[in-house]
Amino acid sequence: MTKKELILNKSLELFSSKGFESTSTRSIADAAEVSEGLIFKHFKSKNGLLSALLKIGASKSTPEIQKIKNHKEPREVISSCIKLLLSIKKEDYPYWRLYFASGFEEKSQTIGLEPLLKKVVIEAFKKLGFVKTELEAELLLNSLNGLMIKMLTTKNYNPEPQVLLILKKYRLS
Amino acid sequence: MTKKELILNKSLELFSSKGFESTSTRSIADAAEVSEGLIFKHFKSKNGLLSALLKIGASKSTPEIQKIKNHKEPREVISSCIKLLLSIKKEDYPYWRLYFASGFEEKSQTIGLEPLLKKVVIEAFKKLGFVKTELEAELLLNSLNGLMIKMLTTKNYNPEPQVLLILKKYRLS
DNA sequence: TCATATAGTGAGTAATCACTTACTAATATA
DNA sequence: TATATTAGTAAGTGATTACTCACTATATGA
Repeated sequence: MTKKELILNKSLELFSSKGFESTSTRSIADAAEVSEGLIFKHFKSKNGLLSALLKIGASKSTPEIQKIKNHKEPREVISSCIKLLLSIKKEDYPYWRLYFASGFEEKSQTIGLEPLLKKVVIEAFKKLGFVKTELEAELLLNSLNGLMIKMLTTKNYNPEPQVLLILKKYRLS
Repeated sequence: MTKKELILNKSLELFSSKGFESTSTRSIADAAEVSEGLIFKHFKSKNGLLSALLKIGASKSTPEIQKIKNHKEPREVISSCIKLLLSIKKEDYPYWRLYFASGFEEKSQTIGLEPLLKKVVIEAFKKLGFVKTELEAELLLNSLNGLMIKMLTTKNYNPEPQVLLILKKYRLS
């Protein structure tokens, strides 16, 4: 593992557990056993490091999102959106925590899964003949966001029962 | 308004909008037009100030929660839990933002509305003859948490359509 | 009236913050 | 081999941090 990767790994861990603001570049350097200056050589600023982490995380989730968009059947689209929560690996939780936390800072209009899935979910509900498609999409994504936050913040939480229950509510199981 | 109240008001505003860690006691003192020392006279520490704010906020929501618990009819309990989101005043949003944000820091096992409503919701689902009551309660509260976060972070968001839709899903309207 | 407590301030404190600089070591490329 | 770029560090920088201290003004109560 290169020193750059060490910085990325340790900072993700620290940002995700203690929060961005409460993590000092000094503590990152200590954890990664690297000089503090190297952080700024590679990432220019503390915010630059955060951006790099979010970018890496986003690129990890992109293929899974793309698979959802490729489904022809609207029922499969909804179903795979819900099952998406099961496909998230434990090792990627820190990234998702960071992603959700950064969406909690004011400005952001959309939050959590909404910017990733809203369009495709609306389309699916439309094909299924739902009336208020936007409202229905929002309800589903709010619910999934709530479950996401629960599983990201609770130790040893198993989201499967909730996922199965949601699938049942939408008659997809 | 006393200077103590000024500190409480301005710090709630700042903590809720910029976050606890990114708000300095210096900036609070400036906003409240008060000496920085006075903050520590009244609240001992920055964390003490945060605790005071959360306590005040909790005391504001207690009567509304109590009303829910007093309902005899289980359908009314569920219904009033959902409608709780409509009863939250705009002026109290900053407190709720603070409350939800503080629940996002690691340790906390339960999050958002769960510690406030879980027991009473489980009880209501039990009376209604639901089978997996704990699972059903968790689903509802996760969904409400998702909606809460959406309404707390989105400017000029009207939660009423979502609340009505959820009521409809549970056949309570 | 006098003592005591509380409200309030302004000028500090040491520690920590993100970031820079001047430098060396290693590596790639022509 | 010579040159240039990159990786890496140690020791700083000024600014900001939460918090303290010595002090004054005001109010309260015996």
